[in-house]
Amino acid sequence: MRFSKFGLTTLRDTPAEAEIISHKLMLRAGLIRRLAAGLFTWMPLGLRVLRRVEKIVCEEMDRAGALELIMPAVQPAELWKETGRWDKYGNLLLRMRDRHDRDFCFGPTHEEVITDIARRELRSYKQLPINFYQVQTKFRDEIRPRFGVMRAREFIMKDAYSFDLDQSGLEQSYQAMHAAYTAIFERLGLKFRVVDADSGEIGGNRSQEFMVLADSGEDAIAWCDEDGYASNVETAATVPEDGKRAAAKVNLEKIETPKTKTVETLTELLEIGPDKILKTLIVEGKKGPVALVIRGDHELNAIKACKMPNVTEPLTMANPETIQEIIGCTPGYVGPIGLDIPVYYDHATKCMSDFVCGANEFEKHYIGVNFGRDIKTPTTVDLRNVKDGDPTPSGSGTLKIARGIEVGHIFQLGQSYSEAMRATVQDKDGNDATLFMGCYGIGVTRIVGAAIEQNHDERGIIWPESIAPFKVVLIPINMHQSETVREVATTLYSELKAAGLDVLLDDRDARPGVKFADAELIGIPHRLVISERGIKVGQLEYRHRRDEEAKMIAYDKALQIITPS
RNA sequence: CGGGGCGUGGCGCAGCCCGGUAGCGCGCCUGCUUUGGGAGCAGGAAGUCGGAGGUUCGAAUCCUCUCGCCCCGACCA
Repeated sequence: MRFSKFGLTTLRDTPAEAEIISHKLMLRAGLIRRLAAGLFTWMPLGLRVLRRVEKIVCEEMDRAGALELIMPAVQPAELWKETGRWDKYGNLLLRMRDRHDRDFCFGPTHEEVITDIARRELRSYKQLPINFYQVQTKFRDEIRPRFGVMRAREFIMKDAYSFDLDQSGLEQSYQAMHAAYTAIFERLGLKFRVVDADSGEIGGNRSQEFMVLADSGEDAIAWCDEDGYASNVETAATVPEDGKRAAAKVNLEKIETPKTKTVETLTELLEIGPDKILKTLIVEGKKGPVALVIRGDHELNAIKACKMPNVTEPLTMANPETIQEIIGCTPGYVGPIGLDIPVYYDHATKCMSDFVCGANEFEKHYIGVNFGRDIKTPTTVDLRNVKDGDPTPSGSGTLKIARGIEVGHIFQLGQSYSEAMRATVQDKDGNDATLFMGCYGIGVTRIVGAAIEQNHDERGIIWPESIAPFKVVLIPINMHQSETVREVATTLYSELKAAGLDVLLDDRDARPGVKFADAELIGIPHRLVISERGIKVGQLEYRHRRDEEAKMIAYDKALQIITPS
């Protein structure tokens, strides 16, 4: 491709709309342009990357025996009503009506459609196992689209659905997808981890996420190299403390604590650590508010909290008016002593002694609180997020915390959809057997953003070779003045193309600095500079995007340095 | 949805408080010079000041409403 024919405009200034680095670079490098919130056009340069990602994904899916198809993006409401998700999915579902006033939605996912296909097409266990996949545009009306293509409303997803006769078949299909996904992310050249995950909205049993490691990631993951444990922090279990509680040393006392409604201000006022404070959070419950009690230095885990009986899903903090009404104080001064609502204690509170908690009175706290003496010794549950240094569930290792971008998610759905939609086949004995389903997603567009988050420097993008829009960029110096440079550059361009490489020839009548800056911004892995002074000695200048320095190479070495054997 | 902020040539911004000729940098077009790290000079094109209504002799500026976008909190590929 000749740069002058490629219609690429790069931006020197970052548009104000972008926050994270990948979004900024994608706009500046001309990969995408925004149309509306969460809607993007993939420009020619960006599309090249997207296609490379898709190709790798499809190749590995095919290799794993999955069958590609394409389902409609628009789906009738009836299917969604069959599974109950027409109501459950909420505002994330973009609904629409056709001219006959029939309800439809723009598909955010395709379990219903594929299950409909399965119940029509699959009749015998002999057709199993089978796995269908598609690469398709989805729409989820996100509450807050942000970070460019990382959380767009319209996005491209590869979704696959497996059907098996029984659980053990499902497990095999699931493992096959696990292996395929691992191969995909390795080929993409990304640093990633597979973690245990919450199955969330889609439902089902086992589920794992493929996380690209990046500081800007929206998810926190906990892992341990010693015992191989890895989980999304959302689902990482804490280990109940077995340590003994220290004996009470001081008496219970109610003290004035003006303007200390946070753990932080309380630690300053009392000059104690946050681990000596009991934090009591009031959330909405099915039969009135519920109290969740954790240590002051810990964070509540919403998913775990929702699993408590009575607690409403999604987790909603009680509003201050409710707290005032039920407890008689404002948030920040709530404590478990004398509290007349259901209370759940986190495991870590069990070993606390001589601690501080709210007194259920405005600007008052108790100090010197002890279980057994001042409050009943609680039974404890898992309520908090794990943190760096916590023991792993096996007890043999220590957790580390990192941030990740969820680019893939695999689920064992089991029979929930097939039961709701009566998707069965006949088994060996001629009986109807409800299918076991798995579903497997990859955020194709998101991968492009994630790859940039993980591979960039102050000058721009540094594409992994496997997804770079061009393998090599040719920069002729003063091509428009020098006949020699022009000839060498065009010849080299033809030769590299003939060798099957994707090559970008920067034939613009621009100063070298402009060309260098653009080549670095758009992140082409290999750069060759053609100049008069190099030609005189039969050499080219070569530099990899990751190299510090350029080096001179013989003209005929160009091809082999770019495609190492 | 709640809270905060922003809408002024393609991009980044100033001007608004205190109403009176719409401005700067980058980019774009033409010409000349220049040519190994985002060139110089000269000339030029391009803006319903997000939209509607109002106040006023006069509104980018003040008031009301509205739309859009971004950021912070509960979802997910």
